[in-house]
Amino acid sequence: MFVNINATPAARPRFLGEHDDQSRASVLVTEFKYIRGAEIFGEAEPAEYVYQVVEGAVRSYKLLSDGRRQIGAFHLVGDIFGLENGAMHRFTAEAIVDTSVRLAKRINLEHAARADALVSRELLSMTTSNLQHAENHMLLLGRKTSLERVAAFLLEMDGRVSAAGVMALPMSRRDIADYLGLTLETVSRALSSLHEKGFLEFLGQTQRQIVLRNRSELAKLDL
Amino acid sequence: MFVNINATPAARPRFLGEHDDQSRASVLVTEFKYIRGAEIFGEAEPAEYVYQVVEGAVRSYKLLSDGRRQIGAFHLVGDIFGLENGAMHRFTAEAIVDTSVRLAKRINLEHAARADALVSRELLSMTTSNLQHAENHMLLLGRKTSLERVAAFLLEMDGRVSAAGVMALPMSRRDIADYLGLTLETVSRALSSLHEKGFLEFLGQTQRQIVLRNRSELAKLDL
DNA sequence: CGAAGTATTGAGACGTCTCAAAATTAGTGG
DNA sequence: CCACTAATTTTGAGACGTCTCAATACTTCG
Repeated sequence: MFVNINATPAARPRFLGEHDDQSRASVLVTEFKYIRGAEIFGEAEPAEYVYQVVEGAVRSYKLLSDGRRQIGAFHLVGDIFGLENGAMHRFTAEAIVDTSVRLAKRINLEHAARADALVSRELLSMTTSNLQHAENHMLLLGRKTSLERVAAFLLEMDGRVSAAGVMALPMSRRDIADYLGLTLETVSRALSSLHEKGFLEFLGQTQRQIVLRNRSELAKLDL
Repeated sequence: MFVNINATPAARPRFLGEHDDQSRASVLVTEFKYIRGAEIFGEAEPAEYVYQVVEGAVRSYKLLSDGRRQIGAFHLVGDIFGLENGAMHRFTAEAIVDTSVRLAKRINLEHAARADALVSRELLSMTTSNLQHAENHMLLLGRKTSLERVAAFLLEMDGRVSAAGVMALPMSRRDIADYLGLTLETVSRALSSLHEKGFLEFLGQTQRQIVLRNRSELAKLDL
């Protein structure tokens, strides 16, 4: 489970509290791997670590007692997650595919923030962008139709996982559904409908590689 | 519009950056009044001030182009709102009833945070509790039934506006609906249903004063 | 190649929305 | 304070969008 890949420092994204200024004391960072489906941390568990996706993808979700699930966010390469102000995690986090993460002890990060106003501001800035995402997602969940939700999802993911115009989605229809507050069947129907209307193509023999056509028209569906 | 009520310092809630230690430099705070329905700030406007409700109630919302509205939060007496990390407001804020607010210049607050790690931590803590509220609200909007949503709303408000067991709601059924991602008719039907089932009583000749009965049973509806 | 997992599609059920009317409450001016 | 009007809330009936259940097709992986 434990790995020590020290990728070329230039290539890897900056972690919280890391600075180009190498003289500054940095928080200790190690690396772990999780296989597809593995739980990284559970809701209401003590928040001991903060994580960053090096490779793979992660879903963060809450459950109701009867199993209904709401995914609050997907974490892709470079994303930091598991950052809590309180002592406990407020989501369960699972690897969607085989995933490697870097992790830092929360305590160390807090010390770094206490010592360094810049780290402290980074922390606030990260929390704020999480908040901003949640605010936009409330609008989607409360007021958008299934087609609008799926269009918004595609546009969000297009900006995050697309390379050379091809979007390779790591998550299943069920994951998408639980992110958008729909059922997997409704997501599938919406994708078929967008395909019929020429907004997207499925690539090769998979349903998870998608090319968006006419992005500006698609954006009109994301009111 | 402008008022200078200096309530007894002991009675009024602490504002961001204010400390009991009076020797510490505090951010300048003034007071304003808004009549029922007045806009306090608009979405995408520059965020010049941060606000705290002294009396009244405020709704923060986003709109879609065709008028669909999602209220992200209600701000009641003591609540701080309009706090942004970026330069712009991400919601429109309106007075639900005649409302007076205290306000501080964002710039000053930022200076205070730079100078004082305690203020900085307060800022992070406030942002985190906003995030936590949004996270819980995503679960409600994405996965709960209308009855569960209304039950959750009543429990939330019970903890915030109840005095002597009586909850005096400042907001209309439409506001509640736009908060819960429902229509006002569905909210009304859910309240009637909860009334029939004995979970609540309407007080006097108004539909906005409510007494909750059997809170623990009601909590079971809020899965 | 077979088996398990995932995605699509169809048909009908169900919950919430829409439209409409009536009842109730709040607001306004005399 | 009353009378009138406007706004809000409740309730009903039918429409509509999404969900549920089921069957089939497709993809992945051993």
